[in-house]
Amino acid sequence: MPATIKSVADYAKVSIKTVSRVINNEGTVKPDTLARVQQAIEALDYRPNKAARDLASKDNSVLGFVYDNPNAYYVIDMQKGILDVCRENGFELLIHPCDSSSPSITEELINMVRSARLAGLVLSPPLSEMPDVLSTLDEKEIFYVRILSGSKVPKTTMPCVLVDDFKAAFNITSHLIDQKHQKIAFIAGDKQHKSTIERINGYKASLKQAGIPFDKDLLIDGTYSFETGVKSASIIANMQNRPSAVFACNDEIAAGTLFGSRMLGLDVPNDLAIAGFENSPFSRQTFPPLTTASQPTNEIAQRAASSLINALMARKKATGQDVAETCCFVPELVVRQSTGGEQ
Amino acid sequence: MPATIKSVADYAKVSIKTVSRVINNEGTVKPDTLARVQQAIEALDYRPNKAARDLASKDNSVLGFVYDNPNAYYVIDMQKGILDVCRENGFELLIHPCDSSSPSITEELINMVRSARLAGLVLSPPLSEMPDVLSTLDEKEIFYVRILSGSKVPKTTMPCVLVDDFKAAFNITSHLIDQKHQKIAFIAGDKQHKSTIERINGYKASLKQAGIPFDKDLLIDGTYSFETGVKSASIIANMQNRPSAVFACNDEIAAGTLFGSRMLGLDVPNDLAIAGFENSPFSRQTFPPLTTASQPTNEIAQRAASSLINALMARKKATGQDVAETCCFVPELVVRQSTGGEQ
DNA sequence: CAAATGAATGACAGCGCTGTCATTAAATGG
DNA sequence: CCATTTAATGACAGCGCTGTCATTCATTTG
Repeated sequence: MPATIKSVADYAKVSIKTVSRVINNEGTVKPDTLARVQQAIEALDYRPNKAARDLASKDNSVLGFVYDNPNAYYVIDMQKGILDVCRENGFELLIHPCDSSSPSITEELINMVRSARLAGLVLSPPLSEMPDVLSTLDEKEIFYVRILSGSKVPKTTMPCVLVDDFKAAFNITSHLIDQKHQKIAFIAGDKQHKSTIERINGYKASLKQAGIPFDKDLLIDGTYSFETGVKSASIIANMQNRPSAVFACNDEIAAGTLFGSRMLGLDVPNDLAIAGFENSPFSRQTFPPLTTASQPTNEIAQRAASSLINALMARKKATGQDVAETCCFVPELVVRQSTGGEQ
Repeated sequence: MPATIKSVADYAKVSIKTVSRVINNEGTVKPDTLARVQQAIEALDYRPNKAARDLASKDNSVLGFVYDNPNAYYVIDMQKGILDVCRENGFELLIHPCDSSSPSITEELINMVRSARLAGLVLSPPLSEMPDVLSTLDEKEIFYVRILSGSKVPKTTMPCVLVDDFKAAFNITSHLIDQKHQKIAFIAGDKQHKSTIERINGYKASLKQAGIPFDKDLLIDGTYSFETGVKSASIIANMQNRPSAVFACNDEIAAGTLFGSRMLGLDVPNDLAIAGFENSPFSRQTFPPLTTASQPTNEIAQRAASSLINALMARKKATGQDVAETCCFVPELVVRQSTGGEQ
């Protein structure tokens, strides 16, 4: 039978309230009492009962991580980052994979928050970019942090972590232009991801800066999938006056493009240079390895989780002040052989 | 303020105990009372407070999923499978990535179980194969289910889910032999994974059946990594009397071998046939796609979780009977072009 | 038709903690 | 040195449920 606060109190010859003060770091405990209690805790191997705590304090310290992303690496990294921050702060994490295209997704989230009495949600794209979801959460006064694509702070009371896909895409495109490419195709991912739009815009901006007119025939629609890459490769191969480079919206697509190019007998990077995005582990392992942009997923996740926890704390202290922290990460260019770099 | 059991009881004009009976499906409630209570629950949008429940019933329905695996796809699939079963049964899941080589891993697990008051653990390899960990858990009477490599039920009171790597490796090797390969190298993964040993044994058994003597020079040591594959490719390329096929212990290694072969100008499958294991998503996306063995990770996870929950239930009912369920999955051969199949 | 049986429901304590407020001990001031 | 403030501690209710046991009501039976 595990030790309870009462057994610790008896052992240390203090009241249970004092033990409670110690485990909650309330400060107002004399040093020697503190020491006695701590020793009792040690001796009895006492751990506070979370259920009892949550019940009494009425605030459940559990966060929810909601995702709808086929990229396992991304999810795992994300999860790990959030988890680390949660552990540090005595929070637990509930994982919730879901389908963002489901019509009842909002209801599903509300339901989850209520049922598990979550303190807050960590939302990753595309959920973090769905106005309906967000407004409902706001309405129900549910705390959340958003991880999303963008560079300037959206008007919101909730914290968010931005990833500047625009700038990173700009840099990748510029890299391609530096390599003397003039005709550069772009393969887009799902349009409901804001990252897709941002990346397209970064691509366009870079072309513009270099004085290369944007050619809409070089912009190929698709989804964030290997198959999109394979198909796009043959579209590109069949273009009269073929582009010499292609910027794929993510590594998955880029890998597909690479695969497709191989099938069609194109040499990468000589016949076609290929760049991806995301720096997935396999981007180093394709042949040739992919040029890409690297985002510190783990760090992003940590920032998101700690911003959320800060917001939660602030609310509790009723400081009233607006504490919607925001920060921005810019994915970094990683040059590899698929664009002729790092030979 | 969310509805409580009391408000539901008042609304339905019954005692809180009756509401409790309804939400716990205790059965002994008259149909019309039942209907009234259910309607009250509906009307008030009532959800039982988990903290209060756990506190009162003294059994926390939270499982822990412990893993130490670099394969993100595997982990995500696993997690999803376990999660689904947890949800169905009103359990929650705590995710715990860890480092199985840490000397304090056992302590870490015990600590986690105690702190979060977990009902049980789902252990994946290599933790599920570490005698020290298991015996300590047994000693502390902690419930767990193991997912591990093997074909026959180990002597244990806890349920387990077996994956027959031996047979699958046997089949892959036999496939290679069917393709007229006589000299087949094997690239091993980490030896502390039982799967490595099982796969080696399957490979040997198949050779033996075909009357091909085992040549220890063809067995290359390594880890479950892309780099091992790359290195092994050059070892193989430099062998006098080079093998015509290689069986890599998993897809990651196989992908590395493929990459390495490319670098060395070897044509796959003509100069060297390559087979992997695990059917990772990228195994379909290499060029050429990899022959491999596919295990239903999601299903394995579901079985594991439900076996654990069954064991937990059985204990609760104090049926005393031994309910250590066990089942076995055999990964299925998937033939692709890296071994000249499915041209 | 009264007594006995069983099904349905309720009263109430208590799970292990936290919050509120009361009490005591120590520190400060006139 | 006593009154007053401040710091440290404790007593106790109550969070929302479940478990135990008592009670009520509808049946069945001799």
